[in-house]
Amino acid sequence: MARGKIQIKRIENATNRQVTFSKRRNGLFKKAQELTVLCDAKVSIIMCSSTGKVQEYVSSSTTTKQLLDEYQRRLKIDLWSSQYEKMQKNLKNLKEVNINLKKEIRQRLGESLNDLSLKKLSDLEQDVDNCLRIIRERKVRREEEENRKLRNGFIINAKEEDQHYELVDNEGHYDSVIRFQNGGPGIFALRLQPNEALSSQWMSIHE
Amino acid sequence: MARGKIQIKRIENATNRQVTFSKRRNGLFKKAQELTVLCDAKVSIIMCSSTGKVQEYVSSSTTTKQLLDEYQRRLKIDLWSSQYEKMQKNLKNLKEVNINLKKEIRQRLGESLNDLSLKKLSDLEQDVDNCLRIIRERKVRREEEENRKLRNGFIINAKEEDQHYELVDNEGHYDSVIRFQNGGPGIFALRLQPNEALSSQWMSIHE
DNA sequence: AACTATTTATAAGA
DNA sequence: TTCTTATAAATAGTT
Repeated sequence: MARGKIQIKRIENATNRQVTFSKRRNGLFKKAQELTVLCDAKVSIIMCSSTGKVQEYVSSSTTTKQLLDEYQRRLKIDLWSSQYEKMQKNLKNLKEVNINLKKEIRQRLGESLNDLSLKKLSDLEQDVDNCLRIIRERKVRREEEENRKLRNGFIINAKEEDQHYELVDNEGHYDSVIRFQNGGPGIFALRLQPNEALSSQWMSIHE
Repeated sequence: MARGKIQIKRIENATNRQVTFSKRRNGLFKKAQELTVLCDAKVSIIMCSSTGKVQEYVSSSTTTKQLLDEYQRRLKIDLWSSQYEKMQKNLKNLKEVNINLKKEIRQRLGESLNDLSLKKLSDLEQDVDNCLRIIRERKVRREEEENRKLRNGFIINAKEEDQHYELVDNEGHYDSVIRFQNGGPGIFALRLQPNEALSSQWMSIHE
């Protein structure tokens, strides 16, 4: 526009391009500001330069978020519905996992046994019997330890004594019970096909 | 400007304001387009006029949504988090409940017993012992029933036989184990303080 | 919507 | 980056 007309096409020289970007960005923002004041309008400009930097302008009477909200409301569109749907799926998944976990617990408590076949009931009995033995062994071992310590005159906080305190080793991922979702009570899923985390726990008990 | 300089302040005459808006909006979009091409940039302009109309420009190489996504990614902000905060809280809650349910199951399986005190270990033993007895009784009863039916020459589908088939009576609400969240292994929460749903299940077993 | 006098934006150079 | 300045482009007021 000055000192010679230019073609509107990509400026190949990177330095020139950067300089022109800087100048024209300022020009654009100034025009936006004038439009805002003169015409009582609300304007949001967001730009990413080829170098990846982000710049924005927004009329002082509003915020980018407010204006984008209004934009979506007026056009009756929802730019973020896909993200929302992903979250909802996740939520639904977790709820299902939750239901199945509760069901498993109830069955282990001796409740909700009506919809188990005789075979499954029998398996459950054996499994719980096994667990009882493991817990009993562990209790006996713990009692022996406690007695030994008392004899030795030591009193040690039970928590400090045990280096395995961190037992929750994942952040709530539900892979370990994902197989529940394919139906069926699936009572022994955790036991019969322990995942890595569980099997390492399991091994440590029998070491 | 031309034919006289103007002050940058709101144009009071509505017609003039509308005309100026129209002209300058075109000018702004043209400038944005030139910037896009000359500097290989991506630009999004969204504006609401005082009359409530929405207008937008976006560089042809992208879409408004794409550019807004990039904008948020680069600035590490999330303009819509407040909308989704409730969902995210819900999600976080469910994950916690999930972790606690899994923990309870593991302990009932005889795993992750290290952070239980001797007292709790002892309680767990008794509880599982109880459950085992309940399950065993139920199994025996079921076996007797099956035998009786066989003697009577009936073969009845186990599922049709039982009207209590619907055992999952809530949609994954987590009230029933909410007490886990106040810390502690809380192993016997479901047993010692059964909620309405659970206690009705419980009663039906002893009826 | 078209015109045009003038202001404003800016390309190239320093 | 900033300043300078010749020139292109935008546009205010008019028709």
